[in-house]
Amino acid sequence: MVLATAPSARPTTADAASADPIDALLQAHGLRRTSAGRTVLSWLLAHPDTSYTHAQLQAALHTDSALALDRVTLYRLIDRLTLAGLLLCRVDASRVRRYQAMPASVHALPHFECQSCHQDRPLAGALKASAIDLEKAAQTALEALKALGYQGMSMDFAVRGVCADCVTNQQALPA
Amino acid sequence: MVLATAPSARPTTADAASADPIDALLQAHGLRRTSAGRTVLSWLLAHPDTSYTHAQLQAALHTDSALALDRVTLYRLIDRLTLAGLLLCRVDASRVRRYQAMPASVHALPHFECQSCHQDRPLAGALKASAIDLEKAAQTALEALKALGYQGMSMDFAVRGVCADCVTNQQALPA
DNA sequence: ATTTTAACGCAACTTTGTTGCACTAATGAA
DNA sequence: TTCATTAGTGCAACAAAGTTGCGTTAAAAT
Repeated sequence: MVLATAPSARPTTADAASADPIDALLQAHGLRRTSAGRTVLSWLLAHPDTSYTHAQLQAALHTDSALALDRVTLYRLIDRLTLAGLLLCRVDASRVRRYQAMPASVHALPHFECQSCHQDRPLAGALKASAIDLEKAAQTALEALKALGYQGMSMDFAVRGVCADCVTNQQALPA
Repeated sequence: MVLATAPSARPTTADAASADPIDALLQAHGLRRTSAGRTVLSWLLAHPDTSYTHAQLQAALHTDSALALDRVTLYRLIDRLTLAGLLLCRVDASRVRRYQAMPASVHALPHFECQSCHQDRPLAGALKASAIDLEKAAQTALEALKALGYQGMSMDFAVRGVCADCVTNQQALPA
């Protein structure tokens, strides 16, 4: 789980930063190469395609990297990384923010959010087919936005409603 | 702005509820026909295709309908209406819930959420075209879900990233 | 080596939403 | 109509997620 961050020689000169890809990323986006920044970014890059709550991230960093970051510091660090386009942030069905390393290839990943139990499940099976068409169509939109100067783009397709389970549990009432 | 809710005779018998469409809706979904419920539902139905924060809704009801609802009561009322499939809820880019009357026709309404300024703008112009394809593709998914017993469905297509304005403001730093 | 300023940590605060409990009023039955 | 039942209301206290201010530490620039 722990990503080795080349703990050997830590260069102080600016140009030598390109030795470590993490440092290079931070520097390229105008961020300082602090141990907190390095650890958070490398940890998220080591766990791609999964998004983490602020609290989850704080706990994971503490366990995996023995990094006990202050709550506020982590909030601000995450903000900086997100603003720089290094992280992707989305708000889940329970209205908490989830962060992940910005994926290289952007895809829509359709999911269903239940308005009752607030579960968030990926659309599977027969729905995958329409998802592919959907993504294809959306790529056009993305290209247009990039041309306008937008950065760090990601797509998200959500279907909201009440899932079958909740419907049956609810409709037991007006019997 | 104020929707007249037929303040004349308020029937106490169950069958007479169908006189008022609002009352009929409430009753059909197993909810009691209280003044709060009537006012909130009719107000939201009178303002379709727009979503309101809890706070906005509370303020609007107070101003327009002279209804001073308790904060908690409104939360619970909204929950009930949403669970019944009468309201649609989505979490906006600033992680606050927004409610609106459940639209009759379900469409995707693509929008862009900026991760920096948290503005949420509809995708317009050339992007409308891809939106149409997108919606077409997604209808298949919706039908499948309905067949599985899902209720009160709505689609949402979001593109996230940093908008052109925020990109330029941000990139002024590492000058 | 020294200065500058981004980044960090602590404490206090705000916003958004929830839980418990007593009370009121809509509903259905007598 | 009257009465019992229970959904719905209101108040108070609580909780989670996030923000602001400010003094301190440590990268980066000089």
